[in-house]
Amino acid sequence: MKVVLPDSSELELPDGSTGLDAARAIGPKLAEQAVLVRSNGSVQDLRMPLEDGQEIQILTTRDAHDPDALYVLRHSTAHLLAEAVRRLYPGTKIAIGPPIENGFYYDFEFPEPIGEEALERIEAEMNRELAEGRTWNREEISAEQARRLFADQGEEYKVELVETAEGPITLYTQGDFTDLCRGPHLQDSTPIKAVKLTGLAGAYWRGDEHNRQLTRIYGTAFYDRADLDAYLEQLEQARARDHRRLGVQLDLFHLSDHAPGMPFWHPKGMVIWNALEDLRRRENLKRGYVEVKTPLLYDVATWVTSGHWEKFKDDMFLVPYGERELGLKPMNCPGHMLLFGSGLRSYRDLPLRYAESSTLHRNERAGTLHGLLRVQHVTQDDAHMFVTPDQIEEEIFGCLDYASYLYDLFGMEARFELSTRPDNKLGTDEEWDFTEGALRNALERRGIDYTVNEGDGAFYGPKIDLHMTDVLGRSWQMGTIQLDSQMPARFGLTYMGEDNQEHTPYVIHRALFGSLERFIGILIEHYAGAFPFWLAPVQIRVIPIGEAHREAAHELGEKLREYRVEVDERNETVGKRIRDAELEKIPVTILFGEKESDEALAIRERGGGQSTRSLADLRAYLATL
RNA sequence: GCCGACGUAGCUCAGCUGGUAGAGCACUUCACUCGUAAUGAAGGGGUCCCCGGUUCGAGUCCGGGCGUCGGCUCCA
Repeated sequence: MKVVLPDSSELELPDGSTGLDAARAIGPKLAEQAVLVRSNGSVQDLRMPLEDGQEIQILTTRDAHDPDALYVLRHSTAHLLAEAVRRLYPGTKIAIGPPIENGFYYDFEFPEPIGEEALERIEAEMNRELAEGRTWNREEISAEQARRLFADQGEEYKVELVETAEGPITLYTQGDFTDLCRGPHLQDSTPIKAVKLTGLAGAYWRGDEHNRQLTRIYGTAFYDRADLDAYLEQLEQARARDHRRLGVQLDLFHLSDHAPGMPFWHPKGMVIWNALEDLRRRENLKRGYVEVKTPLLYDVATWVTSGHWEKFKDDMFLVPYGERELGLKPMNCPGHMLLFGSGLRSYRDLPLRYAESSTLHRNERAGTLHGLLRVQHVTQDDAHMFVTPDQIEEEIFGCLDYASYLYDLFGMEARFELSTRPDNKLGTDEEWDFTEGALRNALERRGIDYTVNEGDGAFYGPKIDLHMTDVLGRSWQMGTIQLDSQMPARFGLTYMGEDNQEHTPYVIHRALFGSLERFIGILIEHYAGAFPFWLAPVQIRVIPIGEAHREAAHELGEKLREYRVEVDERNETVGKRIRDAELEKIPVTILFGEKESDEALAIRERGGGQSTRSLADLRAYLATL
């Protein structure tokens, strides 16, 4: 047989040869360093036979930064972790241990709970295994053999995996530790040069909170110790631009025990907030939305009608009201439904686009809050479009284009996800076929790349979500566009059609920033606090060189009043005041001393760029920022 | 809600095996009036998250609560 190498040359091999055989045929050094076979984008264990004509690439320890090469290294390291845990904590049951982005984890059921101090001990044991050296052996056995093997060991999770597995069962063994695993794995442990256990967490078996909670140990591994150091350094730098840290440093907002998950916005944070509000208002006006305001509190009957009571009652804030209680709104939909239903509507009124940037409250489960990215006081840039069936597509297009406009404005690239019918959906499958189809169609006709999240839709309809990633790599839902055929019917909404018959409108729920709080959180991280000129809380700082220049500096400030200008006349050295302006990430600093006049201003830009400009030139320049 | 950890001055953090608190930055005052990332000196500032317990004595140990952080789950 023959295989094709990356340079298109062909290699003759005996039938049934493996990737490792191919490596040996090329050279002993390659065979020694080989870690993985990559073939047409998928990876294959070195021990697996190749096929005639297969295109192969042999990855080695020199591909230390290749994602696939790292993947196999980390997968093997996860097995070392399991081996170490089983030795140190007899009676521990092992579940699953896959590589993930930036590392790996392994889930265990420990006989006794362990704390974080255990990680050091386990890591030491892994390093001992590495010093000793481990070699992986791969074997295929029948499902029945595998079931018996793991049942004998009391490994109930492995038994369950075998029982639900498809195809032949493969085992990988290193030392005295055998694991059920598809692979691929390293030949042996010598390429693993750096291991670090990074965290401990609870995680439900098979991701279902009704199942037993296991203990998950996270770790990472590299082909080179320097890569681990670089990774840790990178994490440190990411933390430096964490919105929670920058929010305090830049005096934008703070969070307090007095109101958990409900940010206090400081004057500088409000500048950004209001800039987003102005943007929203301006664009909504252009795009035919009308602004409305609906109540914050509603009787329970309203929430029962909307369907939220059944699903989210425990997550709502309730306020006593005589003998009854009122629910503080966690979303605007019912208010907009009631508003629509308050009068007679004709097809001529549609599409009707109600916009409201409103304060919402959600009593989130403990342990779910996260800085600005998950709050209890949420402000959505919400809108509901009431449409006829044949207006749906055009309206969805409008939302998608609007969203693209906004995200482009900030240079942010959101990922689109289509979420489909959940288990606890309202309505029939036929209705969902229609609404899901409409969203899918709109995405495809706009040529937007998207992924599908099966079962992740809202209970009343499917949705297109825009997702962004925070500095620590966590994905957050930002904007959302949802198509609803349920709630209008539940509220008995109708419009009079051309045919003089009553029809139920469809509703598109849409928030494009998503939540203002979250959007600003992501913005802070996106810009690392260095906001573009138009968003910067302080746009210009004037620094008088000496006492004698203070008055002139203030006069200059007055002349630039159309901008957010401050004069820093503190009794500090010029160097100190420049440093502070940099730390506050102010885009433009103007120094004013003996040499300066309106004809010649000393401009310093954030980051250090210097220039001399007249006041008129400066204005012209600022207009380009 | 669950697993693990943390909570000390405005911020970042130190405080060993229990003996009622410290640093840097920030702030205030004074001197200096300064040319592109930290001038010097002095001073003020703390219910050590809250409640309870153990103890002669608790920031430190134990229990409960609240909050925050890393995850899991959830997210209208």
